[in-house]
Amino acid sequence: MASNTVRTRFAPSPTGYMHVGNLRTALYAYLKAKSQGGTFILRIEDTDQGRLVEGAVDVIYDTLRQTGLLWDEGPDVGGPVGPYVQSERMGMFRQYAEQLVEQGKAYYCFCTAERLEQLHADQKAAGEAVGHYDGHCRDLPAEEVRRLLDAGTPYVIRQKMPREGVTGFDDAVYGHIEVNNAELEDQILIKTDGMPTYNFANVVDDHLMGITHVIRGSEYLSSTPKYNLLYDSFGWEKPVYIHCPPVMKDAQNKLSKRNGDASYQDLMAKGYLSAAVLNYILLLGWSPKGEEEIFSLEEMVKIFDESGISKSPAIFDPLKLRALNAAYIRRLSPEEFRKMADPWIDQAVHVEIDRDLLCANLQPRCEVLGEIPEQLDFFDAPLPFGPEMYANKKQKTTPDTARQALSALLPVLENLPDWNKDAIFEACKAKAEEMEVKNGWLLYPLGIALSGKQRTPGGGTDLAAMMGREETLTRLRAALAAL
RNA sequence: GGCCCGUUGGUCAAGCGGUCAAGACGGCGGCCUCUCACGCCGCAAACGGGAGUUCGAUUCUCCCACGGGUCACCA
Repeated sequence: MASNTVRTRFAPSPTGYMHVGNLRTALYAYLKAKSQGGTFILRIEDTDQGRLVEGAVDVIYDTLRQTGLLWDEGPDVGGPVGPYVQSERMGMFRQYAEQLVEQGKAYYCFCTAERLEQLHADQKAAGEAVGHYDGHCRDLPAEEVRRLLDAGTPYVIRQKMPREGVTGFDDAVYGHIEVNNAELEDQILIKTDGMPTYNFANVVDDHLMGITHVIRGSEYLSSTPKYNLLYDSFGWEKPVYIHCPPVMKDAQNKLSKRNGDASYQDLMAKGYLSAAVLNYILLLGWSPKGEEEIFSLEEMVKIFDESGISKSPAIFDPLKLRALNAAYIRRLSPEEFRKMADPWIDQAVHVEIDRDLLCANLQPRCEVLGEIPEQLDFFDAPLPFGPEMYANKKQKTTPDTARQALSALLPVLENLPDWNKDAIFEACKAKAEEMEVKNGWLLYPLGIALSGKQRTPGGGTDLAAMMGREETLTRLRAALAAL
């Protein structure tokens, strides 16, 4: 049973940020493992020294931790098949390549860069497709190979691809895929510097780490036959492949940092909720069986099934993300919301107000935490405004009616014994009934008088309750004087 | 260009030979209401094109168009 346990891995290269497509791959790999009671492994592919970015590994750790995609084995927590950082595994590949050479499945190639360039130039001149290595060293006599090796000639080790036939495999998402072996190049396994190429290291690492399900982007679809030929050459059991369609910015372009597209970090900085982002990403290219679409990570684990993964590219829709984020915010308990909103409120409000009441009004009014400050710009100091702001046809108010309304309201508020939301509203409502006017006619001007804005997080009486008696009366009198 | 993959409303998508072709976001309209929101109700909106197979195609086959991917001593 233990030998059948699902093992998946997320193998990012530390580029300094985590884009949405990457995170989705991590999510699916995590869900696949967890839904089967399996193991989720983190492997850092840092062999591209030229692209090393300071702190990039921490971005990966932080993102995964924040989203709850905790790994069972990885660089920091260790595990039975380490090391989990690829640069620390570099020494173990040559022997595997040499084993292949002995079996006749790979060969030493001594072709120089110049010859390869010339080859490509010739192919181009002949109008042929450029690219494929011509197999010049494929069948070099053993003694010739020996001689060159002894002479210290630089070389690479190339995989000997079959020249005929087809290689096929079954992808869990895309179904059966076949390619003609003639399309396959004798790809390099070990580079001149003795290091393995990504493709080779990947296969060996995945096997050594016992990966049973490889979950990755569809860009690897066409190179998968090469991987499988390698597995077959070694006599290793092939993993199940689950290729995912790309996440697009629009119909033509993939989401990418290059285009300045949103990364997980960017979204967090804007005030999106981690759980909402993860939930949105889940739905980007995967669909649940039922109608429900809001899921916690625990629920995702229960319902995830790779058969729900779509084959076609999905365009990242910021609007849908927003809506989902808003739904998450609304589901927060008042305490949770207060905790998350406080830092954002601090950015705009430096005076004492009733924050619990504010939050009660704010919670249904923000879709992203980042838009909180702009809604609260009138608390620290009154915003200047002209009398025309009072005009509203729906409320049937004008600067003139506003003066009447505010004049009527002032004594009511001045003489109110208890200063709280309900007391204020009831008193105002009673006044409206007494005057035989609509609540809106009387109270719409109040909100404007207190804030200087037509749209505020809460009605006039709510703002009054938040600001307190003194500030309310001060602003009300000032507004009246200005009319 | 060769090869591989894809194509249902604006977007995410369900569908897996017979449906009035789900649902969500967005849009529009209404209700509620001390603003704006939330919430609730309703409306508009789709099978890329052409041949087949079949009693019957969104579903199966082929061709075309469009889109994406891939063809490195990068990962």
